[in-house]
Amino acid sequence: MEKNLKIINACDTNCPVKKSLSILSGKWTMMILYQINTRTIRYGELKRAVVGISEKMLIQELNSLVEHNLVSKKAYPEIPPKVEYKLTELGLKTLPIIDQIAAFGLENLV
Amino acid sequence: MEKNLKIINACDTNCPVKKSLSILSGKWTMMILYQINTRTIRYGELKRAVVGISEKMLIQELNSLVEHNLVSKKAYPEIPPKVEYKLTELGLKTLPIIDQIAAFGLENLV
DNA sequence: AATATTTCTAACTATTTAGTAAGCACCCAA
DNA sequence: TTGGGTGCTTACTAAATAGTTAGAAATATT
Repeated sequence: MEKNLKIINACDTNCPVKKSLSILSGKWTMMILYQINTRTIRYGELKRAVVGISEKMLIQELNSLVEHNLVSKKAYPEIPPKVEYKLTELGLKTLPIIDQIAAFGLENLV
Repeated sequence: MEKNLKIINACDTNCPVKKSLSILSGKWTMMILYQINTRTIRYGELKRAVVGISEKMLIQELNSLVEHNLVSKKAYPEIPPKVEYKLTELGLKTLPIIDQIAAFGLENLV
């Protein structure tokens, strides 16, 4: 499966790493994906889970993730508002990345 | 191995994802690791491989990676200078992350 | 004597990204 | 009538990140 990633080409505009990072980079993006993970989660819960993020950033990131089709959003017409987020099929495919990043942090960083 | 990463805690200062990203985030960092990969590579080669990066950024990133012990540097006392970089043992442990990111890009992004 | 080579530094500027603070909408409960 | 809970927006400011330009150092080659 991950056999011949050793055949390396220069990182130009078609570099798969560059393309992935164009969507996944940013201070909060991967932490949000990590927190959503396999669950369905409300905006408020997520805000509490991602400690330190501002509402502006969280909304901004979520909008961007929805735009990129990594996250889906379901708003219930209730008062007070209730909005749920979860990973799309594509979003779920980022979890192996996140898992590796988490594992690296756990095993190697203080 | 990656069994119970489902037990999720809030992302505070001890979040492994956050800790990893503090080292690995940035526009060029992972692309540089991807390019170095398992080889020993000179500064100039690397510069050609990471298309679009400026010398300042490349040096800055390499210094930071050396500081974080992901990359080792060997300078030969020659003129013109010759400097080789390669991943350390710790740096090699980031390759599974990079591989996942590359795979995601290849399989899912245009 | 002038020029090219290779790695790296420094000063300065521009751009991108993130943080702060205030407020809106809606309905319910006190 | 006031205030609370929830999700979100806007305007403004600050900080982090990246780009540009110029140049140094020592030798080989022209």
